[in-house]
Amino acid sequence: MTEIPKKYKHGDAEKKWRSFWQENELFSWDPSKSREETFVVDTPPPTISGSLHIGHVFSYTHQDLIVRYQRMKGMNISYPMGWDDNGLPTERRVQNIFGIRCEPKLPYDADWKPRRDKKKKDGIEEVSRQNFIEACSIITEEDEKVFEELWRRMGLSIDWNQQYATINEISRLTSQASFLELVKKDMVYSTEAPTMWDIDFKTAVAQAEVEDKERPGLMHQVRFGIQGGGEFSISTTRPELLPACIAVVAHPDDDRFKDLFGKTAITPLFHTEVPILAAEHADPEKGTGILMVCTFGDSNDVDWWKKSKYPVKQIIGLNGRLVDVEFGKGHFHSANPEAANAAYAELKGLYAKQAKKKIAELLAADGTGPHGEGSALVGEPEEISHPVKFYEKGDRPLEFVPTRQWFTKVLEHKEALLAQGAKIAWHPPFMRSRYDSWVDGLNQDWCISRQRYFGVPFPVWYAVKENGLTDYESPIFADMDQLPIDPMSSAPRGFEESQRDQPGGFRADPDVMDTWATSSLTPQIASKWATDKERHQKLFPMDVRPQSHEIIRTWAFYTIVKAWMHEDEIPWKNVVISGWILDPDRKKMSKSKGNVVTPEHLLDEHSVDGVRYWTARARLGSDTEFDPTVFKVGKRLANKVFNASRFVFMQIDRALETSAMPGPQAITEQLDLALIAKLKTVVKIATDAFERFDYAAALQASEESFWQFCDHYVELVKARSYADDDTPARRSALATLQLGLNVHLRLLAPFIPFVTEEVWSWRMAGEGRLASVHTSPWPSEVDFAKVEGDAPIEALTMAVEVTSKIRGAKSDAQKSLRWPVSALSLTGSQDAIDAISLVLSDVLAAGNVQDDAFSTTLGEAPENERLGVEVTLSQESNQDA
RNA sequence: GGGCGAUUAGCUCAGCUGGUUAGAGCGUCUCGUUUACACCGAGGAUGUCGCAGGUUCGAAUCCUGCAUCGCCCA
Repeated sequence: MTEIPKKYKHGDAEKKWRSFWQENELFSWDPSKSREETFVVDTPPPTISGSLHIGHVFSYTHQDLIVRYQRMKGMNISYPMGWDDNGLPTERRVQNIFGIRCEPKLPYDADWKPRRDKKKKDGIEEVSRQNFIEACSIITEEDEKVFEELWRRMGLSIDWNQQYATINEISRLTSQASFLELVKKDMVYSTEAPTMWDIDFKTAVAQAEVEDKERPGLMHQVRFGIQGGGEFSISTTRPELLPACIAVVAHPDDDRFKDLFGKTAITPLFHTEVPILAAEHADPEKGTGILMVCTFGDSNDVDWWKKSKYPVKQIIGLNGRLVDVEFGKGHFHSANPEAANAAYAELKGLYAKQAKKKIAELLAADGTGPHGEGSALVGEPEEISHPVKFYEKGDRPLEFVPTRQWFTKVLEHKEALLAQGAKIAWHPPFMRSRYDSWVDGLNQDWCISRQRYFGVPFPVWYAVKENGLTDYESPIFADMDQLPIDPMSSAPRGFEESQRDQPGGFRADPDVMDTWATSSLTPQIASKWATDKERHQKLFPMDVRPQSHEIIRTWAFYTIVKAWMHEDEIPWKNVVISGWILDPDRKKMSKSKGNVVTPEHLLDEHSVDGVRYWTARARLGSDTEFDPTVFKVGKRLANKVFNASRFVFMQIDRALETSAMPGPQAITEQLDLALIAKLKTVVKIATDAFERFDYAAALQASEESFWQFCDHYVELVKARSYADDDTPARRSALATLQLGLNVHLRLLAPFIPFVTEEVWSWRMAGEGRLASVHTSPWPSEVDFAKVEGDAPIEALTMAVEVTSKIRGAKSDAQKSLRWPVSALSLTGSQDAIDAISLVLSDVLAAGNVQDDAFSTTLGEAPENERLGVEVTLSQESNQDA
């Protein structure tokens, strides 16, 4: 028999049980079990960033609480782990760590090795795409280890046999298979269209990655002439796009401009004739109420241009600088090309921001006004604040640039996607409105191609025309059995590598997929949809997707899209949304804000159980303040579990020296039966809460019950359990202590897994499922089935009330709790006196009330109380009787 | 500008399908160590339940408006 230690050392226990769980593979998925017996988690793959913070611990613990409950219920658990190493965050880190940049035109250098010891002065080294990807892989493998270490330390009951990374073979295969299937289903297409473009990362981005940021701006008023005489002033924050102006519009109901509709305006500086038209998007309240349409200043311009048949006049290049154009040629009409080109020469090569300043100067010059009179710029530009679109990871505003991109069709399927969202249970339910409003507000198809390097390539080549140009109308798709494939290094079937980029040959699609195009397939990756249909059937749709609320529009949405497109299914039955951690100023804790707290020292100091306890107190969907005092509370709970268990087992050990351990049938005393009655209600509350994924409510009920068990019940039965004789009263106490502790340990096990496993191992661990508290059955009616008697909870409540009065009297008198009571008088109704009589012997023993010192009186109890209690302490003659 | 959520003791939070004196923990104050626990135990104090209306016999809880904070979307 294990010797029961005197003190709890959380560090030792954590280490011991972590390896016990691992060695015994307690958390492995059993593929032989049916879907009905299985609980499947779509674990969020964290972005591998190399920096851990307490937020990681927070949301991942929430999943683990749910998983541990389900496991105890007897479910076969599929709880895989993925790592999101794909995409820009990794590229950025790799560039910084190794001082390199990807240059796709360079050939692969097999001898190249990344170096960390570079100094700033060494400059940026350009490497081939393949070398760059290898460098990325080095970093992500290191980072995965750091994350895995923390996950294991937290005791997350993940099945470590089921791991994937969003860049590994199964993920690339699944993403490419998904793409090819959706091509077949006519759900994806490629087209050349104005797309939101980040000029620094030089890639297209999707609507979901765009953030509106409030930025200062300048509202310029610019005078336009009207052909045949007259003028008006437009308002614009982007005067640098004047060379790309294709029309002028005002609201159709705006009386100020009704007369102008149908006439032709003339732009200043560039002398271009543009039509004056009515358009709904023109806001009469804004500026002068009339504005120019350019290609492209904002999404209104794009929408308007799409509906019109006007040609594009693109002046912003992929690098964000104004490109070289010539007025008087192509679409760039001008009544005075010479003047127009002279003006444009001042702008060419500048970034938009610089060009804005420059053109304001040009427009301010005398003689630029309509018909050559005055200046075109009216007064000083007005300082305003306005929303500007940014890539979420970008530093400069996005531009709309026409490029060829792959898109997934979502706009035409809004209704179906809303219906899918409605089939999923959202926890908490109000989070569904985030999803609904996102789907409602979609205004672009999902752009899935990125002009980056570290990602999943498109399994596509194009025919090369005889003139050397790419024939985008003739894509060559890979076959399913070739996946995963990199078209940059493999030739399509029927071609030789020598035909690459040759007329009549083929050319690889150089792009990679949006990270989300892969992450949206986490259920399919984990279930091996692409390679193992049988396994997929056993795991899909999944039971639960845990995630946080800011990625409802990305991860949740895209995953729902894919599951619907591929199998007309929901990806999971439940979405469980964790909140955020806030710093003391109630700001979200995030790396970019610089207010993150790293977890390791907190785990050292407060124990894993203490930190897990804190995370478990946060209700689903609500943000939680980072509050170290709560860790202390959790640590205290763990310590209490340790000590209470120690007490119970010591009593039992002593009894076992002389007699056998009494079973639940021995529970006969009224107080004990009342505790069992109470326990039944607690088990029900905790179980119902967990069924709703409300682990916080389950914890609250279990924790409160456990403290009461310790503070009240254990104190009340101490006299009986201390007794040396093997009486029914003692046997009842021991059986109740054993069962009460056992049930509480299991109720608390998901929250504080280490200390509960530690004390479980002393005396309660058994064979099979009982080997670990974490595989033992979740408490239920079954635990109480063999208890034969019955008593009202009230018996316990009243015992506690009277005991409290006695304790209060002693506290008032500044006496110890063992101080003897010479007289105890209870006043109340017959019912109340009958009720307390059932448990009286325990109350008297716990209060150290002397023999014959107790009396009852029929009569009125004080207001709002069941019993009047008068306590007289021994050797205190002046105490009121 | 539209939507969602929050606002309860000094602090962190429960309670919110309306029902007797609004709870817990932390902190604070007063005490208490001979047989689980000083990483302890007992007891006390502390609240116009954001504001204003309304429904009701009765509102922290339901309705309306407002304020403040946060988030999502334009």
